[in-house]
Amino acid sequence: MSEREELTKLTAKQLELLQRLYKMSKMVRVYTVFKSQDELARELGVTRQALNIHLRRLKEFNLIRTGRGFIDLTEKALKILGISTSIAIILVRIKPEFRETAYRRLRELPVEKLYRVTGKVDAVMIVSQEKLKDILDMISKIEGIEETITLTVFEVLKE
Amino acid sequence: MSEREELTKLTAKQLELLQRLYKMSKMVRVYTVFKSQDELARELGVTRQALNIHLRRLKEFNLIRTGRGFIDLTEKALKILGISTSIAIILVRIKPEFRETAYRRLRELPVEKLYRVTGKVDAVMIVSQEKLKDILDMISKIEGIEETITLTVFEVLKE
DNA sequence: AGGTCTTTTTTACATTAGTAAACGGTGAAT
DNA sequence: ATTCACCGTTTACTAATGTAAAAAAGACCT
Repeated sequence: MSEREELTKLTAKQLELLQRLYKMSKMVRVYTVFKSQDELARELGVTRQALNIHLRRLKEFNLIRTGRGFIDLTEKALKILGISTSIAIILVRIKPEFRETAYRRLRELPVEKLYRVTGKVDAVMIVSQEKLKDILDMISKIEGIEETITLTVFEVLKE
Repeated sequence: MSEREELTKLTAKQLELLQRLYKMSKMVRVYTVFKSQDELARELGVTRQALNIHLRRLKEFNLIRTGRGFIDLTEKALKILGISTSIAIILVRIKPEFRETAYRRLRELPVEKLYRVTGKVDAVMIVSQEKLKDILDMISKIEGIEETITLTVFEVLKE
């Protein structure tokens, strides 16, 4: 269903509520597991209560949030786990006649984000540093790529 | 409490669980309201049940997720609300002798993200297009800025 | 061996959220 | 004026999650 169609299925009241919720909200990036505690406990071979005790501890430290049917890991949890999210930025210039196909191929690469931009380059990619080499290799095989400029992030000053 | 200290308060089992959760997780960006349905309903002057009916509709369309004590708006909700998250990317070159102070000043600007990078430029900023003009004005007043290159995102191919 | 910590189970109950049905009010459209 | 969609209430129940306490087992340290 398209977003337009969905819009018509929502009443004014519901849209208003959504608006209102948005205004009091705060942006958060989380890592979600779509499982109920019950499911997860069975999977781990323990009782729900035993699992809940551990989840409570994790929650006390703001490492997770629990919902009905899902569990969220916070960014803080990733830090604790030592999961580096170090990234690199690749600027790409593409020959005009190859743009369409090139964008399509770029899109298939394992990148975090891909933007089509106007300015001195045609595309900006945000990739994880572990995948940088592979991605550059793959880009080089795409027809119509004129130039790539890699910027390696070595400090995140604000996020 | 520092992250180090917290680590020591978690047992091996708990860290292992966190690891495991991470492995089955999926990254999601949400906009969270830290209120229980009960609270929210009272605030809106309706019963919890009436509110819940609306939330159910919103949930059916994947516009929100509900937890115990919080409600998340999904990215899709923002689209429905027509909240543009259109962004621009600013590449900045800085004279070596001014780097320290320039980074500090850049950091104070209302940007989404700010990266210190190695390569042809020294910093990359992700800003919302509405603030672009203001931010460029402010950057121009910072001492030691050699050049700024603005890339305007006009299509998000992957996010 | 004794002590301590961690984890688990079981039993039992509390709290928050989800659902259902019956019923009434309101405003817009036909 | 009637119909209809929408919104709300009340009552009542179910489901998922949160909490507590007692008891037992294993790991580890001294």
